[in-house]
Amino acid sequence: MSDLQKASQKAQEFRRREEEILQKAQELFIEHGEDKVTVEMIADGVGIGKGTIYKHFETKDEIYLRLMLRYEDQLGEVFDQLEEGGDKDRTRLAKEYFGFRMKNPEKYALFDRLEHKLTNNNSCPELVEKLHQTRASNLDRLVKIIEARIAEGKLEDVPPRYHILAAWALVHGAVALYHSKFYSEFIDDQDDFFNFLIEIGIRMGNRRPRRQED
Amino acid sequence: MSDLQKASQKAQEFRRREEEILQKAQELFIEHGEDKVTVEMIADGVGIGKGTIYKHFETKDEIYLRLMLRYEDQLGEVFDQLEEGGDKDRTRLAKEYFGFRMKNPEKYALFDRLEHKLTNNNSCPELVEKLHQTRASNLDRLVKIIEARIAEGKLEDVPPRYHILAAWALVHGAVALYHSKFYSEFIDDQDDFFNFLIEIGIRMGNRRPRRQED
Amino acid sequence: MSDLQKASQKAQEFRRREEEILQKAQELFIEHGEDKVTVEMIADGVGIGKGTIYKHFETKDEIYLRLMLRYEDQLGEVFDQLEEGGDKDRTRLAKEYFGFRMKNPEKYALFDRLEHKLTNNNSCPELVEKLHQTRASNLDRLVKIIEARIAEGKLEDVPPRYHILAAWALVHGAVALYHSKFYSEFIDDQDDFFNFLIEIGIRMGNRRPRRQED
Amino acid sequence: MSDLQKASQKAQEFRRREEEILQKAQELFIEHGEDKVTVEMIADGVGIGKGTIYKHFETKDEIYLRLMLRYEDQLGEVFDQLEEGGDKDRTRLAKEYFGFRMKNPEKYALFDRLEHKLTNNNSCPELVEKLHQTRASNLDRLVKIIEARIAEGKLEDVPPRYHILAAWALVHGAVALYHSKFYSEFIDDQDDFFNFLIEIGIRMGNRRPRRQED
DNA sequence: TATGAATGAGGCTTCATTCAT
DNA sequence: AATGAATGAAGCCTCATTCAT
Repeated sequence: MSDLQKASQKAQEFRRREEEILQKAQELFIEHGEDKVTVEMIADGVGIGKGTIYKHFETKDEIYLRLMLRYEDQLGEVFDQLEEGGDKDRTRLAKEYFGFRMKNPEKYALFDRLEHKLTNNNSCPELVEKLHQTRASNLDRLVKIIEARIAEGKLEDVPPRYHILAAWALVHGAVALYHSKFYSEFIDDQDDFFNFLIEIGIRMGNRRPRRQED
Repeated sequence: MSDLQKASQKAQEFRRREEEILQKAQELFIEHGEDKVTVEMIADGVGIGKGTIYKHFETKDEIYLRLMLRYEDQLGEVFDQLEEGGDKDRTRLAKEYFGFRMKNPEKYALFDRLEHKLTNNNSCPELVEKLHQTRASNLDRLVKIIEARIAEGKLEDVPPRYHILAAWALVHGAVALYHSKFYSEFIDDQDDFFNFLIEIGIRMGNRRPRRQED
Repeated sequence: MSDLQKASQKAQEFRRREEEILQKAQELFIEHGEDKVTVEMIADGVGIGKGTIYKHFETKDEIYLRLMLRYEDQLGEVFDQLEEGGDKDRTRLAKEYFGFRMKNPEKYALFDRLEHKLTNNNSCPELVEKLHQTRASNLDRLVKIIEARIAEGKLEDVPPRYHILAAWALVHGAVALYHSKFYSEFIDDQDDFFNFLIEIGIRMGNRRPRRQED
Repeated sequence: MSDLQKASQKAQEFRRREEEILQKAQELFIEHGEDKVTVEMIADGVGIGKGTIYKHFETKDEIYLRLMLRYEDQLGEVFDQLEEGGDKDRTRLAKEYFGFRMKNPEKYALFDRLEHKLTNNNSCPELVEKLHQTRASNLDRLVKIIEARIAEGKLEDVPPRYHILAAWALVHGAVALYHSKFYSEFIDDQDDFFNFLIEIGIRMGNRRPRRQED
């Protein structure tokens, strides 16, 4: 009994440490850029030895990937909440979706860079596979939500993924804007602008009202 | 006289070489990722010695920046054409804008990464300054175009930069989509989808028609 | 009483484990090369924890040495059998001697490498000392056997160790041949060749018959 | 002209340095064991920077291989001399052969270890290929020499490679003896013993005189 | 001006060994 | 006694940059 407890406690401890490493790594990657962050810096940040990192992750690349998986999982939780919420108002979806990513654009930008980095290398193919599965699953759930809206006649009747990806694209771009030193300086009133963007996001897939000029 | 000619010829030669270096660097950066491309690879690609590169650019970072400047200049040329064209149809703008970036999404993604890299370092502040000026100028011209459309009542009356940045964001996102291995596999009929996106892009800033539900 | 039994049982258990470790280590060393085998691999192979290994052996070097001692002891057993057998036929010695080493040339090569490794370091001097004593004793017994043969006039009358070491050398070389990827490919009919070698081995120390050409 | 000279001078300089590196590496490998010699030690030994080594050799393994090739080439030169010498006396071959390897048994032992190391890894397959070709060529030449001796009736009529490999084995073993701390201490009068060995080597492939007991 | 050999700081990773449980 | 997480010294290798020719 005590042995089992001990074992599970140790395992828990181990996981906590893993989470600590990932968290600190993410912070450092965002702050300094992943290329300037050494494994040693992460270890120091967590207050452990360099070698310990390698008990948890085989390579630095694996840290990258695990971070992405973590992010995708968190996204999945957003969807969970959306599904629970029933089909309240139609703005909910977009807002949540926007929100999740725009809440921390630098983080989002990080994952963008990591995606490219890992696509270029061919490291950890199994984890990449898993990542893609998680994504596919997240998308699937989203597709269901969209299909319902289309059935209600509230969204234009195109393949559901079109709506999703268009929203994805807009969010992605908005985040990039937000994150770009140059362009963000160009916007005086960020809140106002982002409301404008959200408006667009919400409207953009709506079933088009008949208009004279059509 | 002959000396002058020689000198100017040499100067020209020097510039051509510089252009060659930049071009080859860009190709290699896109193909392998800028982190995997060494200065030596670029030199070999151009067929010159490594040291020669450093006669043209003080650091590798400067190459990055010069590439970005070059890109921004090319974007300026697109605007030149737009202005020449007068105010033909309103779709023209969006299409050109989309087109320029989506023509080569991998290239666009490269400049995205470079932007981040250079924002993080603080190298070549003068060149960064110059880059921002070029951009500001490009934006200014775009603002003018948009203002005209608003005056015509064809675009919603918000600060012109809102329209611009919204478009920028959508394009940016679309490019990222296009470039993402995972998401692009998710789209069956790319052309169809991108038409959908362009539609959105065009519509997105339109003055909103009065509708019952508003 | 029951305590004593328990204690002795434990002690036995401990020895068995030690033997297990040595055996698995040897297998792994032969298969992958001792430098590629980590202490952890050995532990995993035996199904115990890494720390446990260090209850049995102070360092990895000690494992090396203990393996060599073990090997030398096994060689001693061969001599035991030879002595028991009386002086049957004179080919017996060489054959056994050849046989013991050539039975498993990869193993023999391993001990060769270990010898060098341990000679270079100065680790475990006491164990090295013990190893040398065992060897000396083995040699001594062999010397006796040879002396008898010389007395019988069957072997040339040189210091007995000459015969031994010459045989050792030939065997050593034969094993190396056998084990060398390149040279062993060079031999079509291995059995035939090794018979040739054994012939030589047997003949090589024979008292030289008077011949015309000498 | 001056350019060509310069270029060739540089190239020569480059080669000399390569030779220096190899030579120093070999010395250090013999002295401390190749596993204890770091690339930096070699660089320091030659008086150059660590990075420079990697302009000459892609990996440490390549240094190993290049050393082996070098050794095999030197062996080839011994054969050159043998061939030039015509077929003087039959002892010549064995003596030269013995001599080359026994002149520096520690060096020979080094190459033995390297062979194993490189067989285990799969690095530099092209160089390994080249090494084997050189060896094959060396062996070929040796085969010719042996064939002549057999035709003269001076060596037993078995496939020539048998003679070669038997000699190789004896030499190999003798060298190992010489090099082994333990066994070499066991021999009082080394010269006497090695004469004994050489005798054996010379006799060992001789056509067997008919004897009564056969 | 063009070159490319030389440099060495710095990154990633390995693994024998320790030690608290 | 057994464990295995933690450690950190140490090794290999990369590559932007320098500089003598």
